Amino acid sequence: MSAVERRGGAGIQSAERALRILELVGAAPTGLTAAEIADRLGLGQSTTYRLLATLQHDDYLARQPGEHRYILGRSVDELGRALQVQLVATDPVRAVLRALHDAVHAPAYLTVFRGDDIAVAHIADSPDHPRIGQLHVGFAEASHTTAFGKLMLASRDDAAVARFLERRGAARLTASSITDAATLRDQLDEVRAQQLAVEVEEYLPKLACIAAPVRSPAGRVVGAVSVSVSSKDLPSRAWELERAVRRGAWQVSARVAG
Amino acid sequence: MSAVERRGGAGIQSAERALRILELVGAAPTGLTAAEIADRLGLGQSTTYRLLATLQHDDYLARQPGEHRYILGRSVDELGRALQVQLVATDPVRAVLRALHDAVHAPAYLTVFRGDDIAVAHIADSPDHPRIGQLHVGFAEASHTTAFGKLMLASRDDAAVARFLERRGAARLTASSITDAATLRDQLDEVRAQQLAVEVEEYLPKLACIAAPVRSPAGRVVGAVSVSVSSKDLPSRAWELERAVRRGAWQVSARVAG
DNA sequence: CCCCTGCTTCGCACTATGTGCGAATCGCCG
DNA sequence: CGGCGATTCGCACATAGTGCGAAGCAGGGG
Repeated sequence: MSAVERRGGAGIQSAERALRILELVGAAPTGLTAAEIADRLGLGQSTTYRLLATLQHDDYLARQPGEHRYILGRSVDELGRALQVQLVATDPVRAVLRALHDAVHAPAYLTVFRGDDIAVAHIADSPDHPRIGQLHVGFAEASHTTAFGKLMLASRDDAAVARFLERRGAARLTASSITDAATLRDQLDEVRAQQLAVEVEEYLPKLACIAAPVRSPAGRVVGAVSVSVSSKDLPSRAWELERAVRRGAWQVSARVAG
Repeated sequence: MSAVERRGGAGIQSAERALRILELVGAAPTGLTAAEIADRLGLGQSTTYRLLATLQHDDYLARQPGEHRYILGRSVDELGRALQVQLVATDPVRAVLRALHDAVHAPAYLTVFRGDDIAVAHIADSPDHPRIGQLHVGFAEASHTTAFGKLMLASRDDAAVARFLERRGAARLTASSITDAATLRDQLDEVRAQQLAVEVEEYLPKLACIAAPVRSPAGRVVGAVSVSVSSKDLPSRAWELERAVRRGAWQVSARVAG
């Protein structure tokens, strides 16, 4: 087909082009015209229109009547909904998080491990006890500086952790962040022993976080339930928070399907 | 490639296969293995693995370390997020809906017109004033029996409305549902004149709904703000509700970008 | 009323791209 | 060490995908 190498291209090209179209259209708040898409992707019009027809046929794209621009369609919404289910963000689970929040008066988080990423599946907070910084529902960088991140790493063996660090590095976010591989390894051992991860001012100043593992029926660690508090409150509340988080994680585990 | 015709196939097949894989994986709460996918799609392994590699490369699919099953990846979430933006479901807009709900003590809805579909972009309700039936955020069938549906139809010309009815029909949902094309046309004229749509027990028994149009800066009607109340309350509150809904729609319009 | 300008579809010729099949590897478990 | 699933590789074929150019449409000014 075309001449020279395209960047990034690994695999089926027409599939990749289709995906790129979706991303492009999604990135434009009001959608794009066929010409704009063809232009930005460097495709001929024939090709572009055929691709667009396919995406439209399956409702991944739609267009307002009369308008000449393509916008994301309902299938995108359906996929997103399916993702929510895979993230275990069901109503009963949300209820557990809410109860946890109400019990400890601190924001509560449900995170799910996904490959090398961490997905924040749900947050129960309130105006009085706002969530951590800019953390929001969606995918987040997995990090060794968060309690749930440690839990995720602890669910793997040392070799896998080493590979992970090689890929992602061990960034220093605060003065307390752990950047030494050996220190981290020791901590992960402790996490495995306690089945609990704690983080104190390693991710954001003045903040601490406690996380307990969520397990699938098969016993696999698939995510974490956690709460964050001001680090100065941690010493006096550690015992209470640990109990609450452990219970929350247990309750969520009981409500997880596969 | 393969032999006989496949159902539905209109357009680029590898793109369609990629999309079908995403749907398949999304439909399985705990993901699928490569073999299962190949099997259900009737594809050879070579092809399947190549397709999977592509989807994984672009983060539409991911897999747990060690696991042999594919799950939806972060790109799916990103697309869904992009859709939210296109649906105008931004924080300032949500705030308007919340204020509207608090003012009238009734559930408030923001709907966005998308092709022939209606997307429920946001709902502001409360335990005291629950939302309409099973209506939830996401795409919904456009219907001439809802206030926002009438608004959507009213934003088109008679020919387009006729075409729509031909495609979707005019189903009777309650005793009051309008099923006669001529009657509907007259009502839509009235909607255009008043820039307001009302529905009384046409969608669900005992429920009434009032909707006002949201306009893009260009003046195009792109959606609706609406509230629903018990139909027995409508007569006494009509004036108040109309004012509140009109104001809400105006405020949302002012916060819409393109 | 008709031309002009963008959007969209069509037809065609070419071959790169996607494909199936089978075999080779890999990785894990017993 | 043997066996079994998962995954990759190699190869030959032709289909599916592509670009280009031209033909339809639709709409908006003049």
